[in-house]
Amino acid sequence: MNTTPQAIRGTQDIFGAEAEAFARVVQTFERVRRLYRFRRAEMPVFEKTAVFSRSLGETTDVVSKEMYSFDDRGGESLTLRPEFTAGIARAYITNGWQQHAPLKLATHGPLFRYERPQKGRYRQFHQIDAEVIGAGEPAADVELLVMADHLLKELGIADGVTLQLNTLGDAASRDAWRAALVEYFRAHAADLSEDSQDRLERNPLRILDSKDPRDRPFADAAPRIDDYLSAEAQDFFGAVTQGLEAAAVAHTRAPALVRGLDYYRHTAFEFVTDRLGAQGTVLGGGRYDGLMEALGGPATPAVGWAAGIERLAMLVADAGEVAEAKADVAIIPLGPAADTACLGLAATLRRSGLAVDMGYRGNMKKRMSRANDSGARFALIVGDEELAAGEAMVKDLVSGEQERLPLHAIPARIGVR
RNA sequence: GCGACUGUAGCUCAGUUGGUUAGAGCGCCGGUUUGUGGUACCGGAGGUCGUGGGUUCGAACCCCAUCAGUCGCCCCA
Repeated sequence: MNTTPQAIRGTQDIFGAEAEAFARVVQTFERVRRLYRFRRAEMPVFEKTAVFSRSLGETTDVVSKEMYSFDDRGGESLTLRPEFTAGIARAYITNGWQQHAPLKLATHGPLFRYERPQKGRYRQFHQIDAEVIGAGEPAADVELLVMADHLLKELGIADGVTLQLNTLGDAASRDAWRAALVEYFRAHAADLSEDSQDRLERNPLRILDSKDPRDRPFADAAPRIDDYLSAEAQDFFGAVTQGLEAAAVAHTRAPALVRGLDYYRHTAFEFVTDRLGAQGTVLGGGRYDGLMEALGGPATPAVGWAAGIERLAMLVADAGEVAEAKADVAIIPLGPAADTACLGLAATLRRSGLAVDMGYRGNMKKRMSRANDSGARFALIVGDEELAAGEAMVKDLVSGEQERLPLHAIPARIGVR
């Protein structure tokens, strides 16, 4: 009869080395984002449901089934943000950020989706996110892609990750291609999987990345976007790939890489790893020139990407154990007088930049053992004798050697500059 | 929403065809060492076997339900 409430399904408690890997991802993102001069933004974690339902188009069961929505006390429907982009777009419009365009923004934090959890996929999860708003130039796409590539390399997880790149063309190209796909798949509908027959009506582009072996031959032989690209769309995509080559960012063409929503245009991309099972996408994004209008704002071109921190952290941890930092020094006071005096010693050493462990309780044996576990190179033992002499016993925990030193001589001994 | 697999100590797991006091390793606590860790040896605490029901003389083990986890499908903004 355990009465402790359980954690919500799909949420997680992160601690220790895992939390360090998580923090490493965020810190690295913050560092890299500054190199590319992306400005920091913070948005609320919940919005009126319309912010997301309008941006997602009401169509799919994404809106109906996969958002965390609830009514507040005034009866208004609110939703925990399932993505960053819609909230950023809302903020851009309602705060008049047009004046900053083109605006390069970066953010990170928790997101919520009402989904069945599986590997690297949670109901509360966390993403890093970068967007360029108000820029229709391919240079914006290139800058984002180069930054993403840079980030993965800085994290040390670029091995086994490939950048899959595609274009969806402009609105006219996209519509023509879509019509050709529907016509093609309709002709083979009888041979497609049940899921894909269903997709034919709801979301035909998705047949292209179906996992069902019955669909693969038809998906692989389906009409390619390339045959429907306008000259402008071709030029745009050409500028993106040339930019990537100039920046030495490797990429492969992925003609089946699509986005379901209509406001996506031109560039679509995913960085995919072969190490996370079915959830191989590690960072994904694209250009969404039609989104602002869907939210009732002025036509505003934009492009961005997001990446799951948990997935990146898993790869970071696998790549090379992000250990918790060791202490530099462990202080071991013996006796009430030393307890107090050592609080001062610890403060002094910490203010000089050393990581200091000092336990709250325990006999000497226990404290020595803790000192050892802390990874500290030195233990400072201060008993009544040392205290009276204004000294401490400095023990090197690696060699086992120890010597008594005046307190003022200790920083120099243990490597403080 | 669907499917498969899995729930035994803080952690990783064992537990023989259902049989009486449920085990190991690691960790934790204590001792050998009343001011000296990391090694070694000795000892100890810790589990209503996820939960509820059923079958049985008897259930960790078999059956049903339920909850949770893992992986996958659908979906993927």
